[in-house]
Amino acid sequence: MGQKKLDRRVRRTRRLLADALVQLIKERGYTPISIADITDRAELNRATFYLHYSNKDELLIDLLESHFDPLVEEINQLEASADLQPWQSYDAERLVFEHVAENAELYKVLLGPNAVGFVILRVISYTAAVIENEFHKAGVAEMGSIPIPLIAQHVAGTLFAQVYWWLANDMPYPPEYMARLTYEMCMFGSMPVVEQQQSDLLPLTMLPR
Amino acid sequence: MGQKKLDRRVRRTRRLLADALVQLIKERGYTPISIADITDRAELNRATFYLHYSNKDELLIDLLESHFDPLVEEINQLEASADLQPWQSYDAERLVFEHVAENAELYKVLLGPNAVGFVILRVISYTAAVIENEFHKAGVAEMGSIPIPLIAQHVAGTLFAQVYWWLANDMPYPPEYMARLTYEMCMFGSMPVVEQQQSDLLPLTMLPR
DNA sequence: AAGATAATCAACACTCTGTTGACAAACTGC
DNA sequence: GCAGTTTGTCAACAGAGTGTTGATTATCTT
Repeated sequence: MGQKKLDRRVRRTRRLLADALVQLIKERGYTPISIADITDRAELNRATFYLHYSNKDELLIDLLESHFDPLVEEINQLEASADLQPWQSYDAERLVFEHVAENAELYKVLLGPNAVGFVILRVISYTAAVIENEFHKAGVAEMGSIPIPLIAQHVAGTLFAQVYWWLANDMPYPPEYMARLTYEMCMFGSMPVVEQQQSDLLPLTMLPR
Repeated sequence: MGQKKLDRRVRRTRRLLADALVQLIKERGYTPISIADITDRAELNRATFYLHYSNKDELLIDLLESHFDPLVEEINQLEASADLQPWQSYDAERLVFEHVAENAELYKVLLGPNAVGFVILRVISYTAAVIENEFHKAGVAEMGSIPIPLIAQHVAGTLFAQVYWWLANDMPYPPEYMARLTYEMCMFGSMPVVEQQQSDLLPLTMLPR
């Protein structure tokens, strides 16, 4: 994806900047951090920052990609080795929740009450794009009359909201449970899953009152 | 909720500030706006701003509440007059999408690519709270083994994602269609809706594409 | 009309930004 | 291992935005 052979000094500097940013985000959240804060913590000169990024956001995006890319890679590998279609298991969801749990401290701040708008939207769009790609790889071009982007958006939105809730409530359930619930809600909706097994749907009158 | 009789000058000032902020948001988005920009546009002194709000965000929150409160009121009235349970129709969703359409210019900026984090989260949390309240009013304390907050979060997340997608893609479908699709995805999931009909609603194939 | 409250105005110290130019350090290819 | 390139350091700069002050004027409420 990116060019490989970066100067050793460049890699060092960017790593220091990224590490410093992560530390500071965990300490005080993203918004109040200044460039000087980052370079102070990284023990670099402030001017150095501008040789690599033109603002805080660019650094953060770099940071996020370095977190997401391996996760997506992991998901792709796992699904390539399974003989089920992606939507026939909740393995991907499980990997996501496990990944979130591992980086809980960071995501809690980035997606929490003082979240940065573009991070949230990037996460949702990124997720939706991954899902659309799954459909594409599986050769599903259309799905009834519902546009695939809408379905992808639906799943991505639900996943985000569940992750957000999970983090905001100090992860009261294990990742596995959250993954299964999220999967079932996306696939079968919130109502049917309550009363019976997924495959045949309840008539509306049987819904809880 | 709030004290009533505010000084006429105070009401005037706050209205001018809010109007100025809306204008500016539509013109350049929220983040790059400075306090001075707002007071310039409102033809007020910068110091006056600080007599009412301690920062931009407070003003924006005030603004958002003045948009949401009437919408929720409208939803409550409509549901009080219906003899169905809230989740047996998609009237609420329809009102939401219609409201979004009416204020599209504003929401497109506030929820779009340069969105502000706390706005998104506030919208989702606000929605989830309204939904939880619906369950509460209907006397539903529990729902199988799925915690109600999770269901509320699921619906709120989906709704947000759909609204976001709709705005980002220049509202390619009518509000009514989006409302029904969102409703059905939430209730029955994305898979079942493809293969079979849910109730006696129109088959999806008859909807505009 | 009198007293209270709000808004104006100029000025303040402060922080952060983005950029500059001269210099030192580290890396690369030969 | 040396020469030339690239990267990092340092101090300094102008500019923008913030939040607050105190004295003054305008407007409301009763």
